[in-house]
Amino acid sequence: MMKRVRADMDTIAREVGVSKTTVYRALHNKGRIHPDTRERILQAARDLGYRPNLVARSLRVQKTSTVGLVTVGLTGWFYSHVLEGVDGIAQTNHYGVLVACSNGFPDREREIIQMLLDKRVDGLIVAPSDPEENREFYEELVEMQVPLVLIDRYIPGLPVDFVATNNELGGYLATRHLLQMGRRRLVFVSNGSRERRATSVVGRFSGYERALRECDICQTVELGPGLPDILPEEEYAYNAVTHYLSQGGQLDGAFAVNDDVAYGVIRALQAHGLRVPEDVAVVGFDDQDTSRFFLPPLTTVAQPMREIGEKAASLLLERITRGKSVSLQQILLAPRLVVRQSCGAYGNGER
Amino acid sequence: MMKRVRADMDTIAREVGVSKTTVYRALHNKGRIHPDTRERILQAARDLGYRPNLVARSLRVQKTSTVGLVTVGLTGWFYSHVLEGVDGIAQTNHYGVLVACSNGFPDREREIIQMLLDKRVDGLIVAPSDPEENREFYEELVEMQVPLVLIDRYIPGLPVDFVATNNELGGYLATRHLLQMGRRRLVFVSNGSRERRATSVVGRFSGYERALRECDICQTVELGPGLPDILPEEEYAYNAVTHYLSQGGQLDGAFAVNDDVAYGVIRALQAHGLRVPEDVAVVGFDDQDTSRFFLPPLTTVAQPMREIGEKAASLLLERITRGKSVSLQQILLAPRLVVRQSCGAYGNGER
DNA sequence: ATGAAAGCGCTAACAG
DNA sequence: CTGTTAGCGCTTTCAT
Repeated sequence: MMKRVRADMDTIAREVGVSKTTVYRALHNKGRIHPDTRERILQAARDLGYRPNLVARSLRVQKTSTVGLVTVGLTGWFYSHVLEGVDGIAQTNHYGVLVACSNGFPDREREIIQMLLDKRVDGLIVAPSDPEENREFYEELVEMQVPLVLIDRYIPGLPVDFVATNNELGGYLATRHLLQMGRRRLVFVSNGSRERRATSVVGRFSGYERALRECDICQTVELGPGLPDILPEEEYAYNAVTHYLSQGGQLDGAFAVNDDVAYGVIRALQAHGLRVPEDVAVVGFDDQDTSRFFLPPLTTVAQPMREIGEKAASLLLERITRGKSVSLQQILLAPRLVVRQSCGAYGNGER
Repeated sequence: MMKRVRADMDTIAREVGVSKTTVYRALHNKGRIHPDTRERILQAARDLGYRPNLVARSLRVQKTSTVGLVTVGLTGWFYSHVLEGVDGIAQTNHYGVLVACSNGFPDREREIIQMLLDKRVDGLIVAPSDPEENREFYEELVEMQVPLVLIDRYIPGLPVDFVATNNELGGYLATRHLLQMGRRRLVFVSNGSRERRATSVVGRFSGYERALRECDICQTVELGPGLPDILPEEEYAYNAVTHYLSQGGQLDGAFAVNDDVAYGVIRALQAHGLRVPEDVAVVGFDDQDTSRFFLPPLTTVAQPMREIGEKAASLLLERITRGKSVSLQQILLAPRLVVRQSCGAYGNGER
């Protein structure tokens, strides 16, 4: 083992008896260089186990080939898939991905981003934990021209790249389907108050409202707000529905803001002796892996998660390399209604 | 906006009329420095919007305060939780986490690690895709004293830090429970052939065998091997069980290598008119979120995923700072049998 | 076709 | 208490 200590370009240069510049040229196959010297240098590099020091390079060229990804959490179905999408694009472009999660705390989010910026990431992909809390902070980032693309949730009015599912449309499709199945007393079941503010959730609710309006139903019912917030979403939803029923609340259909919430809704309904879908039809959002194995299999709205990650990453890289020359992009990808049995529709073939 | 271009220490020095070193001292509160100069410097730093350039610092101190995490995938229940654990520890220690996944390809895994090393991460946490394919590569890493901790799966015989669930024990607990419920014709349902080689899976199988041996049952049955491999695990398991049953195979209990596989097993069983747990008891592994809402609620083995991530990260940081002085650690965390209804046990209270 | 030299922004040893 | 100087390992301009 002679490569005890990592060799650098200088070592190679000395070894071969040329200058550092020549080594550089050989390694990068740039400029004119004698084939023989080139070969000798490459050979020496191999022998010495040379590996480029990317942080030195980064310092010199003022570019790290690294992007930052900050989300509100990583354990969920949605963000983990987004991450894989980002990772895929990053890898094929020889970028690294620095990941960190804010756990939904706006100040933590700022700290993380500051840290990533100090590490001189070339750009950022972030799912902001709150639409307002950090508004000034983000305004400053765009002001400073930091390449930035928001995903899933946005900061209203901020002129910044953004990619997400068309949540309004998703909410509309889900609700319209419920209406088409003849349901008329529909409720929207949301999640904890912090999450409730996210534009993704707000969008789903708007879609729900629009569908109802089309049927001349003006009264909307939302279950969730006001309840203690600290529980897992499933539990929270269970409580919200249980509470509603115990107050004598009526319903024949429910649109849950996501699949976890839908599970809780169904469980609460069943605990009260209501059958799904016979008595109450339920639609979720996300199409988590297990939703199709649920009993009843859950009708839900699928998001192109991986694609969101990929699009966000591609867009960011474009922004990094081409700067302001590429125009502002706010991309909404189409959701897809996946009809199963929890909504009372049978046998359309999709499992 | 006067901070068009990021100010560096030199700028501050010139601004205040001191040397760069003094600026350094003020910023880091090191050495003796006049309170007034200190204040003036700090003020200037604030005014100029100074932010340290961590890549310059990294180059100088030969330390990036960044670790690499490479897994076989990020979308699964297990790894996403591990990642959150790693992220947590990293954040509190002001480390960054560069994440990348190999998607189970050994050569991709090597490339990723090489890239991370070139970026000069201070250490690596990796879930190796295969126990043998990259053996030499990993041997070289330990030889070169790269701080490294393996998680979930290991390379047999490699003297390297490691943290995982005690999978053998998990398999044993699951199987013993099945036996205690009076089942005697047990099968082990594994997953695709690539995954099947992983030491985590091998461990679970050993545990299954040990429990059977204790009951003087020597014949073990494994479902899965030989089938086409490209499907999602749930589907794969469905096929494996269906195939077995169609051949006249008998069983009254099944230990599935993970929860997704268990879902497939149950679905296949039910499709053949067998009831779970009355006719066949089923135990899974992982305790995914949705397993408790399954019908029947799935008995399974829970892993301390987040803790694995945290332990791995702590261990790595220790290794990074203290080097060889801390002795080799191979940590196996205890799994926990979560008894629900798919195994035929009722009402022990755990949901 | 090759080399010398400067410098990215920071830290740290050594002087004063 | 403060300043000078020398790099970390690479890229790049300008000479030769």
